Amino acid sequence: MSIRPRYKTKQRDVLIDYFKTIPGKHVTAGEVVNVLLERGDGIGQATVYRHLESLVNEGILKKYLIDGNSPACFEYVEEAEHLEGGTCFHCKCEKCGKLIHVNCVELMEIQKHLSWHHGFQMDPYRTVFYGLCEDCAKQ
Amino acid sequence: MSIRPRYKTKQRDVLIDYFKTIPGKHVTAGEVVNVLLERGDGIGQATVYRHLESLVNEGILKKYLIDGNSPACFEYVEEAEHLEGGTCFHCKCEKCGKLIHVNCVELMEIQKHLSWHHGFQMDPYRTVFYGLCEDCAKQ
DNA sequence: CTAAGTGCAAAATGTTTGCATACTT
DNA sequence: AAGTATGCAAACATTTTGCACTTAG
Repeated sequence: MSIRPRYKTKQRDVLIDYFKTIPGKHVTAGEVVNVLLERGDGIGQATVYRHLESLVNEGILKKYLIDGNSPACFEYVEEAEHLEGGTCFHCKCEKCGKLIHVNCVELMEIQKHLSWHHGFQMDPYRTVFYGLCEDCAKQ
Repeated sequence: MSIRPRYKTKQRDVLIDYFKTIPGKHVTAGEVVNVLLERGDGIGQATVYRHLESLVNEGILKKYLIDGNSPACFEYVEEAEHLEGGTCFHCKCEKCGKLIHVNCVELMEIQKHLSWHHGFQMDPYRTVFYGLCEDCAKQ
């Protein structure tokens, strides 16, 4: 499977449906494989990886890198979040996994800045700020 | 080698010296191994990994996690940078994969902003701006 | 019928570990 | 001498790929 899926398959549906049952939660590819296996909807791991990649490209899932040597995490992107499009930025807490949505003009500035001074067209939908949320930073 | 080195060894010096010759540049563990090998200062890869880890813990190197499936990058932290907590941001082109290194005060502002107004402690070493580089954006 | 998707097992990656040997202090 | 560091090779974990087979359109 390349960037976009052309065929609607059972495996793809199972995957998307699974993610919809765990909104706001992020899971690793391996976890997905296992959960589906235990549920009886086993899908080959290659297929899982292939779909995860394209679902991320389609913007249906978000891929997070919690820490260098841990497996990547995937999370369902809800429709509401989807619609906010270019104006909404995301901050992800690396500790508790909380996802903070920031809709803020100041942040739009950096987009302009990157474009103006560095010729870089930043895509706010793909870009996630990683760090620590207020609560976790206190500890 | 655990968190801190106890002995001063040739390998450790070679590593640190190498990083000092490439200020502002970041390299992967594998690249370090190869460069040193070709230079005739070959160091076992296990040793390289062990040192990189402790050098990061000591604050002598910075570790960047550019993206999930790429190797981690390491960069020498210069003394000056050390003091001012200098920061480098990364922009990754989603099309050609180019990684742009941005060291810019303006971008520091968003860090302050996120902290100030949103209570979010952004980690610039893990945050990558995704989008299109100048060349790819033209097309 | 054809292009795309699936799944297995194998390969590729990047990183870590076990252990005998060598080096620092 | 005692405690570390080294380096090789093997182990690991995650992700990707080759390929024959199946399925969707």
